Amino acid sequence: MAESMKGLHRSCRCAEVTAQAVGQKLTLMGWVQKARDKGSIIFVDLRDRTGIMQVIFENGSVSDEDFKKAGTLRAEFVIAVTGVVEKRRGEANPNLATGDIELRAESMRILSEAEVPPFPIEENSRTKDEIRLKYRYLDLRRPDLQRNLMLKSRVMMLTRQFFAKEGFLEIETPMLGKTTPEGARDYLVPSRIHPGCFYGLPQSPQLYKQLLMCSGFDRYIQIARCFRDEDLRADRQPEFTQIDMELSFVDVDDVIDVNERFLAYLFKEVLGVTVSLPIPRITWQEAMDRFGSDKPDMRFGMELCDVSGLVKDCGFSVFTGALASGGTVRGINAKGQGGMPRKKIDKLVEFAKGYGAKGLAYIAITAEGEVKSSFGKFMTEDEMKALIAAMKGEPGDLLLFAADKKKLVWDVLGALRLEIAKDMGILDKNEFCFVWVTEFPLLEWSEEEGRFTAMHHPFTMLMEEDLSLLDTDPGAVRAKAYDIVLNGNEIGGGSVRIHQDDIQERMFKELGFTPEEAHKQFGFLLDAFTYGVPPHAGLAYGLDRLVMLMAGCDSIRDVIAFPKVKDASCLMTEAPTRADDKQLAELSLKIAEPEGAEE
RNA sequence: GGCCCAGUGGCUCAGUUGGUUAGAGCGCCGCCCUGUCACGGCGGAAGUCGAGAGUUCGAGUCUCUUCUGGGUCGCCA
Repeated sequence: MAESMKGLHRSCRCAEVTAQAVGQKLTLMGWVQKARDKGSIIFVDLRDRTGIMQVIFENGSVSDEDFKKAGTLRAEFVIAVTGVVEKRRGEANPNLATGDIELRAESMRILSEAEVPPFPIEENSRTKDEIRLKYRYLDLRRPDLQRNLMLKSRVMMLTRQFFAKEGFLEIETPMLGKTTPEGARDYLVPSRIHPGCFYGLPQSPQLYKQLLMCSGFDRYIQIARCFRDEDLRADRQPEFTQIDMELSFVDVDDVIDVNERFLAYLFKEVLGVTVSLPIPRITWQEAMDRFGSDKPDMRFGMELCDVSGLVKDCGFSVFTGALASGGTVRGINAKGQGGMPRKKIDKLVEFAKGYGAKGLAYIAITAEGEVKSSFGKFMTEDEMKALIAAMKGEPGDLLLFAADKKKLVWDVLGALRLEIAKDMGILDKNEFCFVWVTEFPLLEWSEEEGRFTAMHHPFTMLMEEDLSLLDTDPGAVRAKAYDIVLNGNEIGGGSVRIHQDDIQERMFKELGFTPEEAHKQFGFLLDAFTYGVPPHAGLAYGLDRLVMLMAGCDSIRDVIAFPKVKDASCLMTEAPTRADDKQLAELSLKIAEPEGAEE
């Protein structure tokens, strides 16, 4: 039977009580973590978001009626206890922050009884995600998730604090906006008042924040919710949060400067970790050449090595064939993995094939210096020696080679490098390795669309010195775009924007937009720019991803209170659901049943 | 859309080459216990082996289909 809390006032949270409070009368409220009934003495672990406080019920200090009630307590009951803080008479519990004190109950009310939970409410739960997410409100009671969300809250608070001090204004932008065909798929919201018309939920506040620069707000920040209707991943949810910012009268270095200081501040305040400044910068080209990735994990080496020149005349047709068709041959040296069993190497080959490689060539050097290779018979001994030397191969090393088009070789070896590092267990979550990746290509050739698309977005400024390349070699034009990368994760990215209309026109032309199309889609922005626009640049962090890394989690779901599962549905609310006929009629919508659907 | 992994009492798992009545730990229920805190003791309940079909004398185990969850490629300006 649930009792009222009338007349009671919670004194503080459970683990906020310290030894200083010994002798004080307090009222604590929370959930029963565990009740240990010893017959004439009952110990109850009382839990809230700060932790646990032991409450002791003993004949004499509590009424017979309340003692009897204490005997009925079960896990997750919500209770209020009034009593006196005491030094523990028995052993202290070193596992609890409050382990040397306890609350001697004088009275107790059961505020809410509870069913037995479907899974244990405890740290490091190994319960399947499926069950955890169905009962997310219970999952969120677990200390690790509570810590994650408290950490996220603190990150958001410090972010606002830091940027406010730097002169940024927080300004909200609309959720109901204009749908844009470029980029990710939009979530659409039907308009009731305009039958057949739809709003698009923002993929990011990009255009609005540029308009705010136009309006003179010179430094803007927003902790903004964003939506992308694309497939999910461990670090991708359809609905996520950005720390979004834009600055006027700045160039690349200005954006990088304030953000480096922000990251250093954040990591110091939240984790006590010192980020040494400046954060290293490498160009996109260098990142790809050395790490095969535009978000390199710099916690370890195993860098890519171009051996094209060495093998161009060798007898191994896989290598020479790739080179003949304009490709490249590159390798990585997995130090100390030369003893890897054949089966495991085969798995790596399969792994590489998952990235489109036709195969993977290897040289394994045993600890004794014996060379085993998948292609040894196609090469002379001297050629092998030269190849091993170029790869700095030593006894005990495993050399892996991919031969194909450049992009594919980067992808394969970049992924392989990470996979092997994971397998070797050399990735330390408590090491935080930041790097700026700069000078991204402006354009990317899309096979699917048969045209260039913007790698970042159509408003990204190019590097002035590459302007002339736009006519001769558009793919080689570099952008004033930058990503901030942490331990192999892109945690943020941004660019300097185009503010000159002639360059913007040129850009649209390159992207295959007619002036009419450009105006139809982005007319409001282009118009705005005709009334005096400051040079501006910005950046946006993926807040959830950043917090995930700070919390040491492997999934973004662990830092989002109510996440979606792989197919973008919610196991708890069962969203999305079908709209009823009345709603559809109001919106002038009709559903075309998908093929094979049953009514 | 493709590929990979998992699904066995409430939870986490074991289950051999296809072979009797499917087990364990935790949890749960009842009784006992005045210093427990991974409390302890005694007793007890709890299973459509995700679902469907097939092979077989016989399927948790083999085959196919399907559902659910996870990872990943494509996709994510």
